[in-house]
This record gives sequence, structure tokens and C-alpha cells, in this order.
Amino acid sequence: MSTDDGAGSPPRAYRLQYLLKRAHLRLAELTGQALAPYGLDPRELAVLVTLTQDGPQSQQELARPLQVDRTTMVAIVDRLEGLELVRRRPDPSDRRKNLIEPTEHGRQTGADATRAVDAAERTFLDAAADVDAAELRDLLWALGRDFRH
Amino acid sequence: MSTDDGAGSPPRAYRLQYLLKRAHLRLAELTGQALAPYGLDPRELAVLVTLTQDGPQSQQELARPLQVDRTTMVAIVDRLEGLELVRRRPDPSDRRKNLIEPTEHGRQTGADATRAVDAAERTFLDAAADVDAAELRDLLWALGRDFRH
DNA sequence: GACTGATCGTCAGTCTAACTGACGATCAGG
DNA sequence: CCTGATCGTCAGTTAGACTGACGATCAGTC
Repeated sequence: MSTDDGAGSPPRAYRLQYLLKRAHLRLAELTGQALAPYGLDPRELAVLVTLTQDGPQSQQELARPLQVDRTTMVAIVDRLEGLELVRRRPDPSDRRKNLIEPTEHGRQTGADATRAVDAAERTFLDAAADVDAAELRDLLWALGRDFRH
Repeated sequence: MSTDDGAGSPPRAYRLQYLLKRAHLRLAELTGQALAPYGLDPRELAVLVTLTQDGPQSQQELARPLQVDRTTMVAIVDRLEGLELVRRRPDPSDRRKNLIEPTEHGRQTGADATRAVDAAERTFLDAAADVDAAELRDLLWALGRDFRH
């Protein structure tokens, strides 16, 4: 193969599950660094982007496809509202609901943060070139090679 | 490509990070099912296998390479000892240490559980055939396709 | 031998993230 | 106007790993 870009194969008998988790942690680290300047985490960005793409929605309409608990969504919107990236507005056609809509600042921040995450993904993928299913183990090792700790 | 074994490409613009996490959750689910009959989780199995392969060790010697906190290792060994898979024995050459050693039952269970996890990994990988680095996104989609929820 | 600083296993307490269950307000349908 | 469901919210719980401290023990120094 040619995917062990200077990192070689996993030492010992690392479990596939560990390698997957390790690669995930590595990407989370890169993504976290990319999002830090915006004060966002990946989930908050996902909410912001969804609102910008799909338009204002209630908290639960937002929560379902993102697989977030309804009570957790309260906290996410609280945070985004605190950063003035979104607004809560009563839904005129259903007064039980809040319509969550991005502010102009929110739309701009969402676009910028998305670019930053795109760059982080590119950095992440730079660790691997070509892949083979039977050698996924080696690929994941390479992907996670820079993960500190 | 030919990796979308009946699952297609990710809908919408799923983040690479989400797809990695999803694949990881999928494998964790399969592995969890495989280990349930033994009453073990992946980390406990790792400890058991390490002890069988590398011989009796202190809790901290065990904890370091597995990236487990020393206080967490106390609980892991407690559990394994409760299942009579390992024994604590005072290290004759350093009475601060416990030497953790697998019981015969522990060695056998470790071997059986390892085979079960191997089978789970094979099931997991069955979802993908050949891979291409630029199409890792599609690969991860396919890998995680059966994850419930 | 006594002293110093580090390491071992352990435990109590803390922290965090997410969840459960309940609440009042509101909606749709009969 | 009832009934049952859904909305956002909040208080309380849970699970997991961590921090900090403890006594016991070790290695090295005087």
C-alpha cells in the first residue's frame, strides 16, 4: 500500500474501534481549534448552518434531524442567542413554538466557521492519500497519527 | 466508486466529523453486542488481553499505554476481579504495587471475547469493499449505514 | 539509620454532559 | 368545551471520568 505516509502501521494489535475513535478525536481536535475563534462547537455550528440553509425552525424541528435531545437544544439555542447569532421569535402560526432564526451576524459567522472547518477537514485528510478497504486499519492509523496524548 | 453497497452517498452536507463518529458508534454497537455475553466492555477486554500477552503488571503500568486514568484503572480491575478474570497479588519486589494477573478463566474468556470482537469487526467491514481516500466520506457513510437511531 | 522526594493504590468529592420527569401554555379534533 | 398531544422550560438525576488527598512504600542522600 501507500497510505502509511511516514507513520507506518499500527503498533501491536490495536483494535479497529480504538483506531476509529482515535481518528475521530484527531479530527475533533482540529475542528475544535478551527471553531475556537468563533466560540462555537461543532453542534452549535450545525444548528446555525441548518437555520441558514433551511430557514427559521422551531427548536424541536431543529433537534430531531440533528439527533439532539429537546432539553439539550434549549441550552444550545441559549448559547447561540447569547452570542447574538440567532434570535428566538414566537411563531405567529403556533404560539407554543419559538421560531429560531439566524441574525445577519449569525449567517456571516456560520459561513466563516464553515470555511474554517472545511480547512480542518482538509488538514485531516492530508494524512492519507489512497485507501484500500482491507487496509482501513492502516489508513485510520495514519489519519490519527498526529493526535496528541 | 463502488463503495456505496446499497447505501448511497451521505444525504445533505454531513460533516466528516459526524460521519466518523457515526461509524465509530456503529462499530461500538456491534462490539458491545459481541462482548455482552462475557460481561465485558472493550476497555476491560483490552486490559485482560494485555495481561495475557505481556504478563502480570501493576495497575499503572497497565493504565499508561491504554491511556486510562489511574483512578479509573482501580474500577476496571475491581470489575475484572469481581468476575474472577484477574487477581490482585502483592508485588514481592515492590510492595507498593499490585501485580494484576489473569486467572485461567480470564485467559480463556479473553481469547473467546477476542474472537467475538474479531467477528464484529468483520461484520462492520462487510459494509465496505474498496475505498478511495477522496471518497472516504462515502466510505464512512457506508460503514455506519446500519447504525440505529 | 534517618531524611527527602517520588510513586503506588485507594477513596471521597467534584465536574460535566446528557438525560428524565414534570410543569404551564398552546394546539387540533370531536 | 373537553381531551389528548406537543411546545419550551426547568429541576433533579445519572454516568463517567477526573482532582486532590491519604497512608504505605521505595530509592537515594547524608
